[in-house]
Amino acid sequence: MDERYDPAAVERAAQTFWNEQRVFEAVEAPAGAAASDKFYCLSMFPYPSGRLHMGHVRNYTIGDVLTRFEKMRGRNVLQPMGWDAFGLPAENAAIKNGVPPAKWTYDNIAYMKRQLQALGFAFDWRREIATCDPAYYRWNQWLFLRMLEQGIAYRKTGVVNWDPVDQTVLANEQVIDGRGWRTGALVEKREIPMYYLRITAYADELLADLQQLSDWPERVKTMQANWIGKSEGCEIAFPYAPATRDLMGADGVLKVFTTRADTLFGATFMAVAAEHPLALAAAARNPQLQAFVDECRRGSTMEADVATQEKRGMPIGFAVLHPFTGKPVPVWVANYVLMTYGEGAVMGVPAHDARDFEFALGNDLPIVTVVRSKTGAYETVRAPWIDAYTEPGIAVDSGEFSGLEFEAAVDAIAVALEQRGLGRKRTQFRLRDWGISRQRYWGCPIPIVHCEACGEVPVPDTDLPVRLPEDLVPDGSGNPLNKTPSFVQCACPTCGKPARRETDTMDTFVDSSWYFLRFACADNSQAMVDQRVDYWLPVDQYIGGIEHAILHLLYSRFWTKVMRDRGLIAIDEPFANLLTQGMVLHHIYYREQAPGRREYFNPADVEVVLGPDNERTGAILVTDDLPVEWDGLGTMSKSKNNGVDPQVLVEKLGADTVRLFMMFTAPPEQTLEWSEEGVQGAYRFIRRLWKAVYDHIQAGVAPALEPAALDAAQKELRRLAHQTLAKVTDDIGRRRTFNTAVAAVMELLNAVGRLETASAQARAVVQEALEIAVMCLSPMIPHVTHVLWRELGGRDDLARTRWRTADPRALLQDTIEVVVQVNGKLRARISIAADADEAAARAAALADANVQKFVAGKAVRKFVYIAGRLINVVV
RNA sequence: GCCCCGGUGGCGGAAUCGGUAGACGCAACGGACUUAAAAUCCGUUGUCCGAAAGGGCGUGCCGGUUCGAGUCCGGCCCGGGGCACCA
Repeated sequence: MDERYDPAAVERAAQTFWNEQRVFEAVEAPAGAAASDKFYCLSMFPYPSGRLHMGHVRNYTIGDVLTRFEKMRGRNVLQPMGWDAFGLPAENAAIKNGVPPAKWTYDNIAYMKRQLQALGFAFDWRREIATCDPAYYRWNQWLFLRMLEQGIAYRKTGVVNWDPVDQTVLANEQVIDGRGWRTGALVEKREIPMYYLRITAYADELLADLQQLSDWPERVKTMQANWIGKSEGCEIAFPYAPATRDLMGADGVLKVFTTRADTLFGATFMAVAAEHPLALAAAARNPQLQAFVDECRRGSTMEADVATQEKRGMPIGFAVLHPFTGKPVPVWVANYVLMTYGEGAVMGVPAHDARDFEFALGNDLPIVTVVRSKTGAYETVRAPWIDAYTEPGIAVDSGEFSGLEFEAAVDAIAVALEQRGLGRKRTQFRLRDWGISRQRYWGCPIPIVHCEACGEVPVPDTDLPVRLPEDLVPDGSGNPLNKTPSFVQCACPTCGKPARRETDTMDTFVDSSWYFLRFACADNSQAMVDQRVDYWLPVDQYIGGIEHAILHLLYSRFWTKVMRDRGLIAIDEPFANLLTQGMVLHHIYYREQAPGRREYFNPADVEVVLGPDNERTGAILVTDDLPVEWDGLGTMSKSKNNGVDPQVLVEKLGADTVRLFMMFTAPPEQTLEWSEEGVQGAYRFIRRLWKAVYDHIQAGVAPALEPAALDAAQKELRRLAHQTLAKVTDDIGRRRTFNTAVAAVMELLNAVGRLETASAQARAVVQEALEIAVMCLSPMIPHVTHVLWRELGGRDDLARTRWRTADPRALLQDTIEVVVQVNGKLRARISIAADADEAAARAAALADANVQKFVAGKAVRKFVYIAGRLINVVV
């Protein structure tokens, strides 16, 4: 064994061994094997952006630790990897460099695959998939056509951002302050036909089944539930005043949805969205209103923008009638009403809704209180109007409904409305159908042909896949597919006449909504899925960023249920257990080069200046010794120049060091702050581990351990070793707190270093402790432990060695330390027999001199004894 | 705006079911080794009083429950994330 730890040599040796021995190739268990014996561990697959970033490394290290751990615990493990390969960045790169997105993407995949392999992740690479591969996306198309047949997929118009200069549709991210990112032109809204998936048909089940997901983080389930946004409420119809009958739609009413029907008598205005048919009809007769409506429609449709902008509106010039009082209620167009929720119209009850309140104040609309709190504060909402009273309470000034409490009031009003044919109870979801059409080139083609005679015609299954040409180079103006006759021109599958192929592609969320199924059967060219999916699914552990907590996970759950309902798969939910890992942050440093123009410096080139109390007081750039500004911590990004390249670190210090740092520095769900010193610390620890094993084996083979022959110190180390094994097993297997697992092994190694090793039995205890330390660390730092295990005399390779369990006899203690409090304050630590009863513990506690100091002369009022831990004497 | 999460030494974090606050690591300081530096090893390190023994204070702020609160409850303050065409 070499005295020096050489990460490059160690990692080469370990990786070569795993590859040659095909250690991590997953094979379905023979029929009859217990389903619980399989462990499908999946990390969210990366977008092939060019190079791995630290967020990837963290994600895949977590998955790898669990994969290796569960394999050692005897489970049949599958950990696959693939590429979420369609998307906008490839088109942006093409615009910039003139390289076809396909070439850029495949080059990136090749490079990033080498990076993943250098990190030693236990992937079964035979199952690798890329979503831009026709062998993959043909099944997107195939299932889309099935959904179309079933009515789950349908076509309707939707609103997109339109750049009038580039004549192209923009993603939200390409719209900066209302202008196109490349042209700077004011972005317009356009309505175009698009395909939607009816996820709302599954809203109830998607909500209800969250309860099945007992191993998902509560906050993710809460976010999903809020996203689905089930509201029990009422639909209320306000009839038009007779004079305005010609303006409105056929049903002669303005419909709203509200969860607060009990406040109906407080409605002092109606507010409709700018896109509402009524607004459009009124605007057509009123140029001023038209201007306002146009302005609203130009604005952002992002909910965050709508909700924070100043609430503005304009009366459309007429009123509707209150369903009970018959009084006219003026109708306004308001910029805070979303056309995409409910009816696109609300009744404005300023006294009891915060948004309506703000709007009424700004537009001098009356405020009428119709709910008082149960505790009687009727004055809560009275001039001079401080705030809306939005809590449920008791109805007042509400005609026959006065005096009813919230629920009773809503029920009674709903009944009365229904009798008049002006409303009913209804459930409303916030969830909207999923628009999947993208006016982009680098995505999965939507398999539709447009024929002048036959209309929209699905591409027959026998013509799938509709292949995306891979040699086009987008130039930023429009979708290049539109300019590619060989793609667009085709024959109508129904009548055979010349027709036009659909050039929209699918949202990349479609690609990622079922890839986890395909890993089970990636080689099947005949079907989307097969029976191997039934063996491996559901995913036992899914790991990914919290940023996917809503959309990706919800779409995947929806897609799974659609496939289940077609009988393609048997599961209800795709991911049994979910771990959402935190982001990787690093310091941001900059200098203001000109007003508003910052130059960012990489933290590697910055030195922190410390004050007298070791606190940071500033930072200087090492190249010129001049100060730079600190802008806090942020996610690693090119724009802030605060990234750390995993590749450079792996080459310098090895994959194990990077992995260990990530696992040790923070628990997986929290954000992780990058620290160069922390990385050095991880490297130092691995070297200490190496040295400890080296020193131990230099002294020759240790004799067999004889537990009965150990002295107190040896017994104590042995106890610590087994306690550490138990803790690490629990920390990785149940708690997923890898940081505390590593800390425990560090403590064990510190204790090994302190043991006097002259005697044979001491060496036997150290041998066992080192074996346990190496085993416990192996999921985190698999390369160096692979080599050290061999050096310690391990016969099998460590990755396929069975995880040990702690010996209960080694954990036994003769005496234990108990802390003694007096009135809740710590006063002493006493050592008592492990099996001492309360009387003995009490006697020992009161005998302590320091305890006596605080107890003497006072009566003991209460004596609390928590066996084995703590005594509290209350005087 | 709405929803979600977080706040503990100089720093990252630990304290798992209400029971020893600060494990482990980093940084800093002192020492050993060295011609020197690096590396390594040993020691100190929440804060205040004290020579020490020991004691006071201390987990964002205010209040509550409890023998006992970082942990539970109520009310605030501050920071971060998501909000439907980035993935």
